[in-house]
Amino acid sequence: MGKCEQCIVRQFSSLKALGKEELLKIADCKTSYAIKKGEHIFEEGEITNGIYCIKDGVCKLSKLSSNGKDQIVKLVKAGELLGQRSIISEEPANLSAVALEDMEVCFIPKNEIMQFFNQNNQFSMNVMKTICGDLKEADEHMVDMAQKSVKERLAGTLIYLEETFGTETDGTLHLQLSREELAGMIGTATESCIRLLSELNKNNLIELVGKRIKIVDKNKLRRLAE
Amino acid sequence: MGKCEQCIVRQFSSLKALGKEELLKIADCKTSYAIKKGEHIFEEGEITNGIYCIKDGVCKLSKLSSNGKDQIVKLVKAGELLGQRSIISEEPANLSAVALEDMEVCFIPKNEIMQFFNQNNQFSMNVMKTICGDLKEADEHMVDMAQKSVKERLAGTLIYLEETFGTETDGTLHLQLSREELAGMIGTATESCIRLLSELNKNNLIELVGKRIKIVDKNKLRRLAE
DNA sequence: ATTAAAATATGATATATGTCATGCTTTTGA
DNA sequence: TCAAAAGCATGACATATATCATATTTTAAT
Repeated sequence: MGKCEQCIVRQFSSLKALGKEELLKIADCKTSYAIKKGEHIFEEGEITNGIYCIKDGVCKLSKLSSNGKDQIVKLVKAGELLGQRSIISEEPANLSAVALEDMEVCFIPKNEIMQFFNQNNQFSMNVMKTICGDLKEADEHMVDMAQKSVKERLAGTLIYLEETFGTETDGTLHLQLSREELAGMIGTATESCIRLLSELNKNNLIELVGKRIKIVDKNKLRRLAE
Repeated sequence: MGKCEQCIVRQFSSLKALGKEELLKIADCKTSYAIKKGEHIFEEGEITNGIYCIKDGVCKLSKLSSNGKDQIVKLVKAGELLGQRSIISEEPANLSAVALEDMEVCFIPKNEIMQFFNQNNQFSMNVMKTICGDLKEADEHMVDMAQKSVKERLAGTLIYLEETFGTETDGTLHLQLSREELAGMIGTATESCIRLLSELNKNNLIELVGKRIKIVDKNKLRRLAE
């Protein structure tokens, strides 16, 4: 079992506020999991009883809408924590978490985390700041959904994907999303998403390399996203 | 200047965790304001330097979209706090707060609040739970915006308005929103909102009493909202 | 009280987007 | 290696919603 003290990921998350003994405590009670692409970490409605620290990989947080479509609410990557909200609210998970790549995650039981909340003020403050950041993002996201066109949202999402997850050596987006998943992020029908990608391709804003996507004219794309 | 200890509102907000001395401290440094309908409490981008406790009235939190329309993100009423996110994130306000009715609010300076965060764990936890609740709501709201039709959102919003703010003796919604504001909550054009209200009126789900709205068939409306 | 301004309402029309159908391509698994 | 399935792509069409125009009603101001 790995030592949390030496985990590279530690310094990026709220966990950076934890002291030596606290890290040893976690190392002792945590469980590490390897999660394959497509597998879920937890599902909407599930009682989670702890939080996950992502050591490697990316996952999507999504919610099933009443029309049967899966809306992707957020992507979460290495260095971030998962499932804090449910633990703090003492509620079942509001979203499902599914791996978009092979992942490594560590599960830390609720009891342990709650102790840190009580003892370590800096840790509480870090988590609180993260959640406040999530809230701000969610509000902005909501406004975009309500006020922007699908094309604008697609453009914005492509830029986000490049800036957050980077590109391969050939310039295509590193993170591989299916057209259906991309549509799920944007909040549109898969066919509409595909059609608009074709259009952006024709207009030379992006290039479609098989199912991979390459941003060709980032400035135009950014202007399109507003 | 009123004593916070006796303020009816105290027990409903995160402030209920504060002890006698802490309340005296607040009472000493707070500033009370009377805010008239239509006036703003703070605006998007403004540095707030404290939080507001709403003693009476309701306000809207909204964000200006790039298309020039004002999207209403949330309504906040008596007993709730305003502006916590900005203080915790140490950022300017992300949303504008405008009174929908005449209001009474108390401003509590940042310094004071930050002390409570450091000293009173229960208070921190209360605020954190509130923000987690806001985040959950925002996520759900986002999914609705992305996946539901305008009619479904309108139906849902009308039910929300009745259940949250109640009705007058004649059964019309207590909270008076202009059609433009209602459209701003739903995320649609004012004309579309008006048109759909007319339709619901014709189908006897609601009744339009001047500009006031009365829910006639709540069950049908609820089924419409899904 | 009278006029101006704002809010509400409705029609006509354009357009973005969803839905259904179908063919092609890639991936998967036996 | 082949068949089946899944994913991608595109056309045809339906429809929800935005936009622009204009009339009516309500509210505010002089």
